[in-house]
Amino acid sequence: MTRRTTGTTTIQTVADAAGVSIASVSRVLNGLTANEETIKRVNDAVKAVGYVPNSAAKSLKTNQTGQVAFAMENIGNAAYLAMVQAIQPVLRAGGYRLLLHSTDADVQDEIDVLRSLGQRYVDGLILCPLRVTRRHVAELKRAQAPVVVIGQLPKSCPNDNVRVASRPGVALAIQHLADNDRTRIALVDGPVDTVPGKARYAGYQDGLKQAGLEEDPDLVLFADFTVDGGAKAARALLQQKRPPDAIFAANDLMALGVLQAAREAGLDVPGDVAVVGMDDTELAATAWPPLTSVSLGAQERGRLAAELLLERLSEPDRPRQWVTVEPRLVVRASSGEAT
Amino acid sequence: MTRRTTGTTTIQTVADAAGVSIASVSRVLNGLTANEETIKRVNDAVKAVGYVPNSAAKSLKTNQTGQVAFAMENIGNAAYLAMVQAIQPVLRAGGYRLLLHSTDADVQDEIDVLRSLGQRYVDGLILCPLRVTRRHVAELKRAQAPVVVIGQLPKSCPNDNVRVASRPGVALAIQHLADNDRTRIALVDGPVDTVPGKARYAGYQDGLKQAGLEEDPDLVLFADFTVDGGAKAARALLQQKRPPDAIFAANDLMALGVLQAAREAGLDVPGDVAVVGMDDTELAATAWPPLTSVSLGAQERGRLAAELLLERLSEPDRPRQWVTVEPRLVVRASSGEAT
DNA sequence: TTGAAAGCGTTACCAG
DNA sequence: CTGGTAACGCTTTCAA
Repeated sequence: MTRRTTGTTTIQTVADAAGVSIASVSRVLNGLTANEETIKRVNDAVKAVGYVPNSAAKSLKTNQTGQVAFAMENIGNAAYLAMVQAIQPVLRAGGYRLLLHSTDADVQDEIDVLRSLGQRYVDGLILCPLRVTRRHVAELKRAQAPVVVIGQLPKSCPNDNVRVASRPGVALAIQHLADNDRTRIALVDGPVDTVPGKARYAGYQDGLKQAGLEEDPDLVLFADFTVDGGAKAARALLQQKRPPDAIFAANDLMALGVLQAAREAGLDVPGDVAVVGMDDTELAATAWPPLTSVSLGAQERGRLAAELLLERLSEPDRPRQWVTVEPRLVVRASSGEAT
Repeated sequence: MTRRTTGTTTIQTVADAAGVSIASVSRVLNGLTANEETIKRVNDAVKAVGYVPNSAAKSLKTNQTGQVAFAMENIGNAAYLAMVQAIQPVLRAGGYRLLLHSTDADVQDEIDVLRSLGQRYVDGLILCPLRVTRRHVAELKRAQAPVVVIGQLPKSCPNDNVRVASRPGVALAIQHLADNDRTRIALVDGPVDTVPGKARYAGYQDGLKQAGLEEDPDLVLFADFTVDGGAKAARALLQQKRPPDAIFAANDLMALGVLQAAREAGLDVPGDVAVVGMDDTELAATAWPPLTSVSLGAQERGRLAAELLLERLSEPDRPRQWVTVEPRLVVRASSGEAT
C-alpha cells in the first residue's frame, strides 16, 4: 500500500482506495480473470477517485496508440472531405481516433508523414498522395506502421491499396454525351503534368473513339482545377467559330466555371451546350442547372481504405489487398436534351 | 555500454553506436548543453541507426503529447470545415498535430470527449458544441486539459471562448433587404429549440424593428438546417395569398432550398423575391444567382480559437480570454433590385 | 486469484 | 560536460 504525493490519480490511487494491488486493478480494468469481490471493489474505487487511464503509459507498454492518421493534400477539397467523412465512422467503430495531416500539395510533407511513423504516435496511416514518386516508394517500403494508399500505386509497393479508374469514368461521360447526340464535345482539363490531368485526357480520347467521333484539337483546353480556371477555358471555347455543343470538365469546380461562362454568353444549358463535371460533390447537386457528374466514389474509397487498415491492424500478415472502385455517371439536368 | 536484443531502435541503440550514455544522447537531441564532439557523434549515430524518438515514452515523461483535438458536430458542415481549415495551419506552426472528433450532434458524445481528456492523449481541446447544457458546464469546469470553446458560453465557465454575434448578423441582413425596398421579409429559420435558431429569430425581430416593419407571423417558418428543409418552407411561403418579397434563410443550405423553390414557382430572384443566406460558405458563391450571405467568420473563429489554445498551452495561468467576431454581410446578386 | 516486480523508452536529477 | 539512475503510469510475467 504505497502512498503517492502527486495530485495525479493513477492506477495506484485506485489500488489504494480498493485495498488491492495495482496488478489486480489492471486485470479488472482489462476484463481479465478476477474475483467477484475484487471486481466490485475496483470498480467502486475507480468511480470514487474518478480514475481515467493514461494513454501514454498504456501506449508505451502495449505499443499501440489507438490512433490512425489520414494524410491528404487539403481537406478543403470536396473529394478528400468525403473521404474523411467516410473514414471517421469506420475508425470510431473500431475504437480508433482520427488524426489529420494536410500536406498542402507538398511531396516533402508526404514523405515526412511517412517518416514520422517511426515515432509510433499512430498505429496506421491512410495516405492519399498527389502522385507517387520513387521517394514515396522507398519510404512506403520501410514504413514503421501499416499504410493504406488511396490512389495509383506501383506494383512494387507492398501496401494495401484503393484506387478508382478515372479514365474509363471520363469515357463514360463522353459516351453519355454522344448518346444524347452531341457531336462537338470539348474537354476542359486540369494541368497536363498531373496524374489526374493525363488520365482525363486519355479517357476523353477513349470516349471519342468509342463514340466514333474525331478529336478536334481546338476543343481541348487545359486550366487550373478551379472555378475560374473552368470559366476562362469555357469562355475561350464558346467564342470559337465552331463552338462545342457539350463540355466535359475535369472536376465539379471547373464545371461550375463552365456553367458561369455559358450564362455570360447567353447560352442555355443543356439546350445550347451540355455540361458534365467530375467528382460528384455537393456542389454538383446544388448547382443550377443541377450538374451531371462522374462520381469517383470518394466516400467509398475512404470507407474501404479505413476497413482495409483496420483489417491489416488486426491481422498484420494477411496478403496485400488491392481494391478498385468503379466510376459511376450521375445524370442530372445539365446534360439533358439539346434544342 | 548495454546491448539490447530487441529489434527496436531506441535511444540506447544510438548511445551504443555513438559510444556515449543515453543521457548524453537525450541532451543532444533536446538541444541542451553538450560538447561539440559529442554532438557530432550523436547526430551521426542517429542517422546511422535511423533513430526516431518514441512519442509515447516522451509523453509519459513530459506529460505532453503534441496533440490537440477539435470536436464538432460533423465535418461535412461547411462552417466546421472552414474552422478545421483555419485551425490546422495554426496548430501545425505551433508544432501540434490535429485530432478530429465528430460528435454527430450527440450531447453525450461531447461530454465523453470532455471526459476523455483525462486520458491525456491531447494537450488541449477546441470544442464547438451545439449548445451548452449544465452537464457541459460541469465537465468544462473539471476538464483535465485546457479547452477553448467556440460558441455561446455561460459566464460561469472558466474557458477561453470565441463567439460570433449571429443575432446582429441577421439584423444586418434584414436591414439590407429593407434598404432595398423589401417590405414583406420572411424568415426561414432552423429548429426553434436550438441556440442558433433562437438567435436568428431574435435578430430577425431586431431587424424588422430597426427597419420600422411589422412582424407578420405568416412569414416565419421553422425547418431543418438542410436544402430540403429550406425548400419545403419556401414552397409554403410562396404559395400564400400574400407571399413575401424577400426571404432570409438561417443558413446557406436552406437558402439554396429557397432558391430551388423560387425556380419551381417560376419566380425570378431577385426580381420577384430576394434571398439571403447565412454562413457565407463556398455554396453561396457558386449558387445561381450568387447568394448574398451573412458571414459568421467561421475561418476567423477557428483561427482565433487555435491561437487562444496555443497561448494558453504556453502560459497556463493567463487570464481567461473572450473574443467576439463580428458578422459581415456579403452582398451578391440574390438580394439585388426588385422588378 | 493475487501481489511483487520487471520493464516499455524517455527525461532530468545528481554526482563526479 | 558527462554518466548513472530514478521516475513517468501502465501491463504482464512469475511465484505464492
